[in-house]
Amino acid sequence: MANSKLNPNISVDCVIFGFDFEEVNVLLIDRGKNVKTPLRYALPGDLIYDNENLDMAALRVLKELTGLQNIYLKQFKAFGDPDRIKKEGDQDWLKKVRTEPDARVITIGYYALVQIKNYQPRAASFALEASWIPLSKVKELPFDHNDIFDEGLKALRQQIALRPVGFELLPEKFTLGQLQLLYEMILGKELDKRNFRRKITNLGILEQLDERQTGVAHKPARFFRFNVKKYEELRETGFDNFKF
Amino acid sequence: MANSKLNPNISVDCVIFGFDFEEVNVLLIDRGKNVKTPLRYALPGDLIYDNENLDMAALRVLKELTGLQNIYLKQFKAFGDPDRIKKEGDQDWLKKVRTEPDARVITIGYYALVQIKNYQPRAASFALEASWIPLSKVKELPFDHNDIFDEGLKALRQQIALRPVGFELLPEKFTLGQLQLLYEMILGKELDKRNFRRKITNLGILEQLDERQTGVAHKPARFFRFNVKKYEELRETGFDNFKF
DNA sequence: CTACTTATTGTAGGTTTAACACTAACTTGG
DNA sequence: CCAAGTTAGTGTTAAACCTACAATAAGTAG
Repeated sequence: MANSKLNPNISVDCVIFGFDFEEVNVLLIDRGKNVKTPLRYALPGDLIYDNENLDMAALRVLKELTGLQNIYLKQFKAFGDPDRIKKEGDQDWLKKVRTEPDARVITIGYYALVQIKNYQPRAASFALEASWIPLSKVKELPFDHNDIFDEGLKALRQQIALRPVGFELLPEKFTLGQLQLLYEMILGKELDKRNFRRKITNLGILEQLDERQTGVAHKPARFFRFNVKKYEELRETGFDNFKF
Repeated sequence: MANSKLNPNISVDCVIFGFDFEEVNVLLIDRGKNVKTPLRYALPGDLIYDNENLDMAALRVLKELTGLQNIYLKQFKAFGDPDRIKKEGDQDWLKKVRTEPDARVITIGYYALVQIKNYQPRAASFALEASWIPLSKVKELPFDHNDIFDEGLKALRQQIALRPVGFELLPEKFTLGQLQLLYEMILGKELDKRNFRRKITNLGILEQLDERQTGVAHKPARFFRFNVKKYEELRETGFDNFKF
């Protein structure tokens, strides 16, 4: 980022959710073996540049870590505890990577949704690797990343009741079963199949295709795709309620 | 704030809504006559100290400007356009009040609700006065304060559908008509009286008192008060929907 | 060809919603 | 004192929506 410098006081952190038809995962970066074990993995995030806005910074960090662009990325909360980066282990690490390791840092949390299969890991500056961790297996994280993760998940669950979510997490053609599974994974509970189908189709954002699944050991399901125009409309305006 | 300094890069801005049974107002500070006219009034906000968290900073700024404490104060969004403080008039002003007027500043937006009658203006460092401006009369504001104001109002309107709002805006005893008026002012539209009463009483946060209005030129209304315990419960958990 | 798996569809009962109008009780002003 | 004006207070109906629930269809695997 030419002609600009990192602002030592402001960062963004991304809670990137990925779906693989098995589980919902969150993307954590591996900061290397010399960071002591439980705190080796962290949410991807970094300081912002002085000439980029917050959304751009989040997109940049995400791009640096995942190569992904043009995805659903939403600011959900700012975190500003003065002690959020003061734990001993965290300080050790900051001394290695930051020019001003003691500076007060507030961070802006963003969440994003991506398809795991489209994701190609690419090592960023201080990340040796990025890995998908199932939501249920997320353990202790450095800084206040557990807070940020919890709040990001909460925000996602709230959003899903107000706006359509899923475009980014599903392939272009998908079945209603897959869409329902996604909702169940995000919400962490089972949904009634008939009620789910009625509600989701009534939104008018799905287009039924003539095509069907092949090679599955059961009745093949129809494929659907999102009507991008209506999907984006609803994303703007939201709907009253899509509660289960 | 002893042992600490202002962080030149991080501020909070408060969108404080006040109700007086006539209109919903927003609290703006007057920065004085030598700030050119349309941009003389601004949202109350200031840089944070390095040893306070964001919520504390917002409370402090609010207290400095209004004397109010323990009120419903909610973070709603971070604003981080790199040019948000770069307009010419804004720069002139910053040069007077900031030690680092050119520093990149992001701001965290909070909104709050207060009763106008409880508010005693008290001049803060750079505010000569604070005044209540009806929502409909808010004109051009400095920096990105119009954005912040719009987003704050949007956040309030969204919240009102999910959580009980009004405790802070109404006297201890109030009538259902007053409560409805408040909702109408915030939502900017008229509501059906019978439907409103049914829904709001079904929430179980209201207690009917034996007392009635006196001295009004019409059938005197019963007074109600909030059941503080249930009110706080619902504020935590929210309700599914309270939509009109 | 049997067992297994997931897809697909409708209904009935309860709840919530929106729309809608009249009488009650007070003050004010003539 | 009474007429006009004002807000308080109340119930019903039809439509929409929600929940709970089960049987048949169409493929693969063995």
